[in-house]
Amino acid sequence: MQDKISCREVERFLRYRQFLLDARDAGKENVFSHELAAAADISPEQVRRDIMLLHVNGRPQKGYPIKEFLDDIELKLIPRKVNVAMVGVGNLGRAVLAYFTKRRPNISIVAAFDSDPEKIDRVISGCKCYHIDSLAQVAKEQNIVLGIIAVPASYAQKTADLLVTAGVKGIVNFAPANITVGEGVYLEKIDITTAIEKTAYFANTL
Amino acid sequence: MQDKISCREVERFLRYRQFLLDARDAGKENVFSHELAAAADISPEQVRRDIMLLHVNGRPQKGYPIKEFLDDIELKLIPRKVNVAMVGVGNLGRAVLAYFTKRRPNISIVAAFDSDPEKIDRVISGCKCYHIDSLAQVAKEQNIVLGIIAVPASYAQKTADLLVTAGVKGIVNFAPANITVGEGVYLEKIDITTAIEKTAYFANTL
DNA sequence: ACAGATATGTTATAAATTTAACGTAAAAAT
DNA sequence: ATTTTTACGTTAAATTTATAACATATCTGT
Repeated sequence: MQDKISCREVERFLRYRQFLLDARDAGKENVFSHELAAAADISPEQVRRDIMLLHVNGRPQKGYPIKEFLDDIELKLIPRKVNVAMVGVGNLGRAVLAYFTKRRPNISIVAAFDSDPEKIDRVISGCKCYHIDSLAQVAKEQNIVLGIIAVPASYAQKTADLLVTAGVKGIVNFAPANITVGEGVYLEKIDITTAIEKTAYFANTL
Repeated sequence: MQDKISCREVERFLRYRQFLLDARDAGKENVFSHELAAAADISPEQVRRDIMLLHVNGRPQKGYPIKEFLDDIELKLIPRKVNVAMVGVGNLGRAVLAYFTKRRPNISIVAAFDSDPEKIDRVISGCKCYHIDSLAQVAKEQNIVLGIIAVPASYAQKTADLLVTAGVKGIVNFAPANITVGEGVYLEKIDITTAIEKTAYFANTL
């Protein structure tokens, strides 16, 4: 068991996990490497090699026990309790709030922030909306460690700075802008424009 | 010049392009590899190696000419005219419509689709909304080649099937569901849940 | 015109990642 | 019980991807 898990591997494990959760909820008890492979769109060999990083072991003609598998992934890469702030309560912010709420027991979006007075103190998808100026205070009170940026591009960097100042350790940026954060803060970009352009390219060449 | 460009490379070039467009609009004429590197969060060497795939050539102490650089990228991996369908006009669909409109001259979301009668025939961000049942027809009329799925998870696969039937060559899926498409259709997943979980993991270990 | 500085273009090296191959163990069938 | 099948677990090979090193060309300043 190596100690560092690469970005790729983490992503794959999280995908496996989603599939395993669905399979468990559907009443299945075991899963084959080729099933996971199909779901994650990779080869069965890759799946088995990934699984070597865990303790779970499967059996020929039965596959891997889903319950143990999930426990192993959880132990290895699911943090205990993560409180998240959503900054920006426009369409995108509301969309993410709506479908992330209650999706994971360990990760909760506990507060939303906006500058529009109309939105302050409203509750959206079970999440109270505060004024952006109170971010630092609320973040401290609620022990917020992650921030999601869903503001217009022109405010993205400013928002990131606020979040870093408020002490978050990770940021997910949906805004179509290149933001930078200092060392010690992990930044994940969701680049919708690039995703669409990439699709346009490959749809064209494929 | 190799003939196949990997997924990674395409992504980087599109990121470079965004930076170059911004730089050009800011009045700059040349750009250094280390500037691109900082923007894309990679090494300058990587940038220079990527540029070897193009015809543009830079000069010491001046960098690369932005105009030529952009022309080269465009020639190599920007399709002429791409018409896109947005399926699902909830918060997420509206958010993407709002900020993708007019963002790229070559890619246009020309039609939106939903099943809610309230939305039919309305125009949202300059994009007319049709009933989902008329997808195939409208797709043919408007020569739609790409589809964006922004419907609830439970309808995602059905929507993908409709799009494939309607003849699209690429799909961007925002729904939190694992969908499959046949050969000949490129599928790009935007997995928001995984992105947040990944951030939670790395924020924790970092 | 010449020296020095700077950043490119390319080649070589290293690291990471993926693919493949294959022996083995468990279950099922005869 | 023995054979056959299936799919795991691991090791090895190949490919891809990223890093580093360095020679070369261009610009700047004297």
